[in-house]
Amino acid sequence: MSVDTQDAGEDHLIRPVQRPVPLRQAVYESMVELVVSGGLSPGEHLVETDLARQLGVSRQPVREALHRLQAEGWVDLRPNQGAFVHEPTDHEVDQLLDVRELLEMETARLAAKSASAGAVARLRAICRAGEAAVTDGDTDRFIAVNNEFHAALAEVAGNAVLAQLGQIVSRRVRWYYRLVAPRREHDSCAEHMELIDAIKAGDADRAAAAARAHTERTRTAYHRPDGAPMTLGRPVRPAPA
Amino acid sequence: MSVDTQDAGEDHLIRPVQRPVPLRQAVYESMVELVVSGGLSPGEHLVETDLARQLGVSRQPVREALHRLQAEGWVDLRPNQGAFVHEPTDHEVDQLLDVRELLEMETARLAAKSASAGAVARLRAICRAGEAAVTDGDTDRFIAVNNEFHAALAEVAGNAVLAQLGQIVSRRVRWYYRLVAPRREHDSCAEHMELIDAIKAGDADRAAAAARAHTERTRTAYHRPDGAPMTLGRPVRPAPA
DNA sequence: TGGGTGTATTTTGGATACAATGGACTGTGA
DNA sequence: TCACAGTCCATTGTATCCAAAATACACCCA
Repeated sequence: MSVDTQDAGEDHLIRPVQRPVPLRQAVYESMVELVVSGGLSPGEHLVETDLARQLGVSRQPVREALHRLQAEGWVDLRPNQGAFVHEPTDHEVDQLLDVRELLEMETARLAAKSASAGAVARLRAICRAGEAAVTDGDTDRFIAVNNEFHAALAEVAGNAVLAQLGQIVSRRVRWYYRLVAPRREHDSCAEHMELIDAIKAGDADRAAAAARAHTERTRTAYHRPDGAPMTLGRPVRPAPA
Repeated sequence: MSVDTQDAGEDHLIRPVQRPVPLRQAVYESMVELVVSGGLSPGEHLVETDLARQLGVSRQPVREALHRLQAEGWVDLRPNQGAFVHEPTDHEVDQLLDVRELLEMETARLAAKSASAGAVARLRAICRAGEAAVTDGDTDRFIAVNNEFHAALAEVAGNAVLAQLGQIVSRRVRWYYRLVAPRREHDSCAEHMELIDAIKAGDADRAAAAARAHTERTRTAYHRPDGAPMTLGRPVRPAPA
């Protein structure tokens, strides 16, 4: 690892030394992974010392990762009590879905206005990879590919701010959704294909409608037939430790 | 400058808070204040040690505050180089304005659908306070009231997620705007009043249009008459330290 | 003179140490 | 049995310490 520090002038022949990623970055990513994959339950108390030991690092990078997780809504930090995995309420999930709908409709519109043939092909390839993951029953892989799809879509849309907000919101939606709702990976892929078609046609309104339909079906799947939301069982009150 | 969390009797730049608040919170707030008020210039290197000394705390809370500032787009953290005040590009500001427009139109729509007479009165009172601040030429106070107005509006709209995203985006827009654009506080107040009228009438579309007009006029003010954006003088390349 | 090199200084990244807070527990008294 | 007080302990908040990385700069040699 301790590579030459002096002759960094020629970076053409030598593989560019991959910059050592700060520990907090690695910790952040593995913790998001943990939360999203269900390795941590809502309300769970995240003890810095334990996390540090499990990850083999000191408390410092763990704390910094926790702060970032809070900024993105994954955990709640209570003063002098530490971090708790965020407990979503049905009300909040509804709000998140509303915002996701707003952001994804706009993303779809922008993408439809500017997508090149190459971009459409790339989206389609990712979507197919998602279908393959569904066929294999590989949920984790599906989720990864799904994230990739939305990232690619955001890139096509060309608004980095929109992309960043969309990613944060969408990942949270998918997390909650995964906690309570029935699987609908297959439908999801079909809906994505519909969206791609609209983008290929350059039809912004149709693309937006497809994005809206996608979110609306998610919302429907999330609610019980009688209209009541499938609940995580938690009212709005603050949770006990 | 020194940061007090509760009752240190020195001269305060930030107002003392009642509950024991973690130092990083106080540090975070005073640093946002610093950036927004123009006390720190884009591209400026924020040396943790210096900040810690200036604020009268150790490096630890400073570092944690910096991470939060990064999450909200105020600073950029480069590995092994530390924090730099974010340098907005014209392109980025345009994207931010697009997103702000999207979020505020939706906020306005929701507010129009659900606003009570009391809420309208409250909004109007805040707006009048803003006009008073303009009359007094008190820009800082105007900014504070403006933030208050948008917070109240978001509360009326009733979507906390939308409110949070909107606040982050809007504050950054206002910061950039303040860096380069001519003052238009007075127009801003008039536009807010227009929005309030639409909300009072319960007319969602008209409210959304008012919100859009508000953002569009901001964008216009931000661009030079010949159509070119007023630039901060920085192209898109990464800035030198 | 100029390009490259070695060294010193600055600054960050991470680890450890210490202080302070809050919850849990236990024991006592009615 | 229950309420309450006092104590203890787990855990967080803050400070300090050390090592690695980056920059700055003087130096050397062609």
